Amino acid sequence: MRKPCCDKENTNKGAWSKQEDQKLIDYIRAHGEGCWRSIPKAAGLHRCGKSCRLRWLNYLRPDIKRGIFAQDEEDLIIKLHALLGNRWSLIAGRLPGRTDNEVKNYWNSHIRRKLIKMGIDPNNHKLHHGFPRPHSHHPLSATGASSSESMNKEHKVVPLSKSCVEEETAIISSSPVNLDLSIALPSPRLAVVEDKPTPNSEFAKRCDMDIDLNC
DNA sequence: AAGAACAACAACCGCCGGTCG
DNA sequence: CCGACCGGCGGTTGTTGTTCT
Repeated sequence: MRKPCCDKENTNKGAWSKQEDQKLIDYIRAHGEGCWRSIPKAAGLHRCGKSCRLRWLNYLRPDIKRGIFAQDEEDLIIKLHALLGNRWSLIAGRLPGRTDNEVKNYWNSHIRRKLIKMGIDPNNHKLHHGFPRPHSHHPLSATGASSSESMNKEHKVVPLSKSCVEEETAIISSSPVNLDLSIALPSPRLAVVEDKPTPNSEFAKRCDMDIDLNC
């Protein structure tokens, strides 16, 4: 059996206080991001190492961009979600200063709702049957893609055809924001590319292959 | 003004894959 | 090879703030 990641008896939970934040910041400034498990003790924090890591990566890191998402960021999230599914860390990696948690929250609280309102299924980016087709409001139509045709039929089972991939790539390349999936290092966490069987995993695999090729 | 409902966001939980002894 | 450890990820929950009735 795996040991719990920390001693739950002596760890704080819930919102971080200013003092805790400061301790963590001070420690990481002085020693860098080392072994997360040992950081709480070394920094004098009664927190789980995972909690420290999350706090640092999502809120305390100096390069984090806070505040509302710009329209182009939102468009980009939608496009990348259509391509990659719920691979938030990959999506966040294309948005400098944004974290996976932030992107995920923004998707769930804003974009998802917005798409549903527009009659688009946020899971597969397809228009619902019987819903009046919006003309220029589909997030992908703005760049010229045909919504239902360029999307794979069902996120789960049908892999994108080559032409679909090319089409999506063309969409992305027209974006003003850097979408180059090669050598993705806006965030240090992108150095490792995962390959879980998620929606659009076939396409994601190709992205991963592209990364290899481009390296 | 008060309570209910909803929205937004921070944080936790459990699982997974990689690494190491 | 195997099991333990660790970091990372995505899903989910809990809390707080805002709007509505």
